[in-house]
Amino acid sequence: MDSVDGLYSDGMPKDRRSPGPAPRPAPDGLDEVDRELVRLLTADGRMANNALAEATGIAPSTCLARVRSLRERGVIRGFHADVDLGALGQPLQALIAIRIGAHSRDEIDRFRSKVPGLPGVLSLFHVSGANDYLLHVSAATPDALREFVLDHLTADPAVVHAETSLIFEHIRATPDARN
Amino acid sequence: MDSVDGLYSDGMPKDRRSPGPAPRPAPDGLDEVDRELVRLLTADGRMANNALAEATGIAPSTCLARVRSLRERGVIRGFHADVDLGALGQPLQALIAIRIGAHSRDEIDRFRSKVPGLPGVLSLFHVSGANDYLLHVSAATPDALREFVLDHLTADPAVVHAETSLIFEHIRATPDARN
DNA sequence: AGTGAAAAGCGCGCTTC
DNA sequence: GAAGCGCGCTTTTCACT
Repeated sequence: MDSVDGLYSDGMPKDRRSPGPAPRPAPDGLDEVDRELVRLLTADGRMANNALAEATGIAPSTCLARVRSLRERGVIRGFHADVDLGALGQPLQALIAIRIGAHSRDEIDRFRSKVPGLPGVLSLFHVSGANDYLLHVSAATPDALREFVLDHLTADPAVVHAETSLIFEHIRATPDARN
Repeated sequence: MDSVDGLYSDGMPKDRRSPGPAPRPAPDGLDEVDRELVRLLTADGRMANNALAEATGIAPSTCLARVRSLRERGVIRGFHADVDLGALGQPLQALIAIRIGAHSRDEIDRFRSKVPGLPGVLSLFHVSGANDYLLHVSAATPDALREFVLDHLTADPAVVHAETSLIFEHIRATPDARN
């Protein structure tokens, strides 16, 4: 049993049977229905509006307005297919810890804007600590990965050090773990 | 100009103007239309079926069958909303490098299966190298993050070392970079 | 496997409470 | 801010190529 998250732990039994506006104050601009919509759409981004409406107990038209509002406010940034990269011929993934040695802001900016466009790049984290960046990439073969690192990272004048860790397994948490 | 990716670099000028079946042998079970569907759905997971059909030059009914097949074969695992965690009250993210000291397989398995369910956990990477796991988490406040690490990682008998790096910025690569 | 037409279901604006 | 109605379009099935 988790005693830590401490978020929204008001202990109130959730009972949304009666009509009328929700009495909950809403920590930010989101009420409980909004949160539920976000949770449902995180689990299944193609869920139909009807189904969403029924699952949250509101009318379809209201649901549509809610979801649109969530998108407009940037709470939901977009929807993406979750693809098995192995099936696309990229069975390898790696995380590459990168240390930057550049002193000019321009050179750092150049690095930061070129990397996301490199082939196989999935995402780039700018982090605190001993390393400056953590790069998540996919590759077709070990050789392709090695070439990627040599040609795009080691060869980059801004990069001082690059350490590659192969990803054996990537477990994505279920969305309801966030609430 | 990238001279590296080396994938599908057959040097053949791509010319899919003529009708009839594609002459391309297809590296795995996916032809060019499948790849395009995957690419489009990665960019916009809620794209309508007829829009997909038109964009790929096939009939809506065919498109539906293609996409279903992609899902059934596991090429597309699912669709998910991309959510701004800050808007949900979790403005902090971190990557935590974890070293495991457990000697029994059971204890490692226990760790691996408990972590994805912990509050705020986004994903868990099992990696090669000096560290065993890399954990991507979100948190409401620095204190909540600290508590998470202390209660769930430092306190875990399987964990020997946990090093937290705050994520300043997370740049997700555009999907077309993978082709 | 790909297509076209027809039926079922959904998106989404408008009006009312 | 939420619900109900209704039109138009999309999705989805099915017989056919």
